[in-house]
Amino acid sequence: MDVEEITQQLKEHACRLTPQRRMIVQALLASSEPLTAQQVHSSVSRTFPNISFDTVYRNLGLLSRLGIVNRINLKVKFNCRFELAQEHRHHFICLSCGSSFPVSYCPFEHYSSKAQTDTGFRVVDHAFEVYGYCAGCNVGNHVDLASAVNP
Amino acid sequence: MDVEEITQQLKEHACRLTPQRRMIVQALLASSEPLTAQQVHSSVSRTFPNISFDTVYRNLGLLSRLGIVNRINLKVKFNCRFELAQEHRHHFICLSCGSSFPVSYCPFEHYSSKAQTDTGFRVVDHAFEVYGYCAGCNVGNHVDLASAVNP
DNA sequence: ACTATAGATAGGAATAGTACTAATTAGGAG
DNA sequence: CTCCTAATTAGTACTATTCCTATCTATAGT
Repeated sequence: MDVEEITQQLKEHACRLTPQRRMIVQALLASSEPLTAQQVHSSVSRTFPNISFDTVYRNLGLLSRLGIVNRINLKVKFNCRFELAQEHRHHFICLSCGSSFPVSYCPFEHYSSKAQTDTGFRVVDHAFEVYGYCAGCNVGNHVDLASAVNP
Repeated sequence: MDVEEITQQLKEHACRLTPQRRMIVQALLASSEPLTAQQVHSSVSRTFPNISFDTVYRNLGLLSRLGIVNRINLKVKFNCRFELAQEHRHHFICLSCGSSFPVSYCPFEHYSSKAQTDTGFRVVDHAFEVYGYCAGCNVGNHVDLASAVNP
């Protein structure tokens, strides 16, 4: 997946190719980890000092709707993260440190599409995430659900 | 599921039973639909005019961590909704009108737990949601992904 | 190239959600 | 029943996200 491929997808949906948009995509491409909207903004700001948060949010939303980026870390408000949807996959998210790891399993493949059509729904997307504590945060931490911080 | 059952669960986790908490639970019990945090707040406000948003959010978060309520409509920031977790289930969410319908399928049952233990993760929760357009919103609406409003 | 225009942007304002702290209170011990 | 203590709350301050609008610009059609 490179910038040209993505711009092509944008064109197919009659979306314009603006320099800001290109930079947002490049910021995601350059990072090996999923980024928050804030991180994307600060990265793009180096090239476009005047870019607004709104532009970043709007475009991440657009790219997400087009399936070009995945929005992950759903249960935790704020700090949800975006990554390029290189291949379709879901994530494990650590409730303690917030890091995410890809999960090689998609429930949708196993989910019979019959039930959907019966009810007249037109399905366009789905989300699957696993929450817990990663190996690093797990050791010796007896986490009390009632007093956990964020989610 | 009634109030007593829920208060029992709270006690088991060494959480106090405050009148505010009880009202938040009752607001969810009284509604046949999932509610937003704002809706819960305005409902509880009738009894406790001075209750703060913080109290509502904090308690919905607590109840959610304890598994007493489900937080749904994850992909849309703001306006995520809460409902009592009467039985474990996931939802279909209409991207147009925002209404939600239970889905009688849980990917977790089918998801081999082997992969998790191998990597040292301790899994405590998961999320699965299906997005699309319901029968009512679907008819005659050729929805353009690029210009969709919210998600 | 030139122009018209649908779509995109910047900037500020509004709103939803979160964090902090002093004061209050539930629930247990005496 | 009264006191004690730690959990919980109200109120306020703050942050992240979205909305609004005048202005600008990337593209398509001449």
